[in-house]
Amino acid sequence: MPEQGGWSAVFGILEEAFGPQDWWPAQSPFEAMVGAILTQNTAWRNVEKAIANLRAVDALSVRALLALPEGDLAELLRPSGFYRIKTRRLLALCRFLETRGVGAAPEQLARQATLPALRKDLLAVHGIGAETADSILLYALGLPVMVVDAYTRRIGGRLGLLEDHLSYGEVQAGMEAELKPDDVLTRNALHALLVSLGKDYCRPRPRCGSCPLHACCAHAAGS
DNA sequence: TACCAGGAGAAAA
DNA sequence: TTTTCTCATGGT
Repeated sequence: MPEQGGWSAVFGILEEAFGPQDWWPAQSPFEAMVGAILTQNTAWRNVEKAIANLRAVDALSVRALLALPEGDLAELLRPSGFYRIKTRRLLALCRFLETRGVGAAPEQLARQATLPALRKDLLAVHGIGAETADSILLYALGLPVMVVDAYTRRIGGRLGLLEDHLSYGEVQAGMEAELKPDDVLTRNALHALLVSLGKDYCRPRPRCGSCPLHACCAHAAGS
């Protein structure tokens, strides 16, 4: 795998293997924000259960969540794990959106400031770190930010594109350098494709045999 | 039974 | 400043 253009090559191979992607598994921008918090160190299938619980009580809105007793909200979030922590983090996000005057239409947040300013504001919210902030910016607000997650690191490491010690910002900058500045769709699709690969093949116990990247993967070559 | 999952914040060193 | 610990359910 060449150093220059490595992620571009990966994108091409994965898109051919998995087809075009345009996703975050959510029915609204606010649901995408909720999912970004609930999926912290958690498998998505467990997040889906918690979101289904919220939907069942019609609580997928800022005001509905803020109106719920904290204990009730925690019980609804229980299937996603870390539920007491995530309750506090979700409420912190809701209070932030209310403070910004976009509680009724969280997607309007994107119109309030530049992308760097929005990112800084999100990072100041309790429970929102770099990955969660970038997931919200890309998937809920449709802004051009590359999300770096555990899948990205694992796949990049096995392909020889990433070294272990790189910080979140360093990994992100390296990927951004290969992307057009305002290309939201490619950032969305690349991350979605990496998630697909990570779930199906590039796992902690990898299934290299039929992996689309088998031919150019250093890990597969050494196994 | 043990490991792992789309992190982040707090505490300890 | 950096490293380690804690949070927790559910699937493989």
